[in-house]
Amino acid sequence: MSALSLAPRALYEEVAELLRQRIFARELAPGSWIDEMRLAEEYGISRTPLREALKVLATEGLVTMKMRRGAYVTEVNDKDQHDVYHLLSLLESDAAGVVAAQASEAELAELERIHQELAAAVGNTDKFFEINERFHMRLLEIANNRWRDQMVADLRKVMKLNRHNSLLKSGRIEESLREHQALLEALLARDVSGSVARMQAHFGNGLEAAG
Amino acid sequence: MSALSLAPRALYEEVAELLRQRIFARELAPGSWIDEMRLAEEYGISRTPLREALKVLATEGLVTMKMRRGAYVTEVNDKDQHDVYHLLSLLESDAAGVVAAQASEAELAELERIHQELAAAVGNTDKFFEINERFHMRLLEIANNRWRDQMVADLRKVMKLNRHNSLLKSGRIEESLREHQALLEALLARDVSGSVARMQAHFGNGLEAAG
DNA sequence: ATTCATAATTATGAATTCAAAATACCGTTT
DNA sequence: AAACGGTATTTTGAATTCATAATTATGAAT
Repeated sequence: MSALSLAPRALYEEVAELLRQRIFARELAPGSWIDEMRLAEEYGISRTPLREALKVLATEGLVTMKMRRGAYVTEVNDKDQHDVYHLLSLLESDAAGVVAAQASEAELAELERIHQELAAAVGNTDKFFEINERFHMRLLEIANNRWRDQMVADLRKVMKLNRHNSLLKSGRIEESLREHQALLEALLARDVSGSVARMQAHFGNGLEAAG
Repeated sequence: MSALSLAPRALYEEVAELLRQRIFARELAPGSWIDEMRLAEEYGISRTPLREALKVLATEGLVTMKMRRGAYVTEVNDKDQHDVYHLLSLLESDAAGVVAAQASEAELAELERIHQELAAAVGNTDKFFEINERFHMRLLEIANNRWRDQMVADLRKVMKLNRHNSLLKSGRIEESLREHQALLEALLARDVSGSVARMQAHFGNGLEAAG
């Protein structure tokens, strides 16, 4: 059964996604040169869509183009890591405030349901991570600002460049759940500044754990 | 005297910049289709670098790629305008907080100098706009987070898509100067939350004026 | 006249080709 | 052996070519 897609993405987008994955997997190491010919041959495509994909990744910040010497995987140092994390915290905590102020009751109930799933997954690290991701994504969707969504998506990609990334360190599962619990309570109470503060705290703790 | 550049940008970057200008000038109207062949011929280049430029603009949000039907200038509606403005306010006010907390005395003095230039330019609208831009840019630089700089740059580009854009409405010159004055005072006093609040107020007033 | 089917045209997406810059290689000289 | 110069190779950047999807034009049938 072939996985034929109803809305096939453009080839350069497909390639960009494949490259992202290889970059995150460190198969393409930070700072290393990206061999266009080799990759094009490997994927069985020409250099044209590959180069288009590289330019997209460069705009996202994952790749750095050097004039007349090709593409290199962006190196993310500790300061970059910190800076990106700071921005994620800023954007997501703002989103939390918006949700507290503007979400419908149904939307808040949905977040509550996801949170309950999260609580039930404390034993299963992978599942916890996945549901945690879903909670954050859904919250952003509800905050309903496609420009912020795009920025957060890009920043999260950059976060993944770092080995010690993890927006959510293992060993912090229980602590993280408590933070989520506090956030959810603030959201349900429509407490805007409280929601912002709780999300900030959630991120702040994660940063400490990462540092 | 020819303007030969020491570090010539890649052709696709040059083209991207030309296209941005034409988009902002509404010579390429929102929602309109971008004719690759026509533009390539006009610029005297092939479609290859032009298409690379379009993909960069698409990643920035200025252009929307439709599968198998080419590139269209992104339409920015009132909600988009509002959302983008909200994010600019968030990011720049955060930057103001960082500057208040971490800037060197020399850097604050530099901002004060730019502010004095601004005050001296109240009569000259164009100059006022230009110096205002420089103040905001320099503040961001001092806040020293290249990822935020990139995001603000991209958002400002999107703002320019809107006819009623203007991060700074004319007729608000004096008011704007007073807001800057208050911001500068907070910065010099190393008042972090005050600086954030003043920058937010500055943006908030601008948004009202734009609405 | 309108609708439908089909042919011609046009535009996109991708491969290929080509020119020039950067790099690697190699032999010579000191 | 190290440094230099010059040639060959590799690789990038960009133009060109090609295949196919989408659009438009054309014409037949109702």
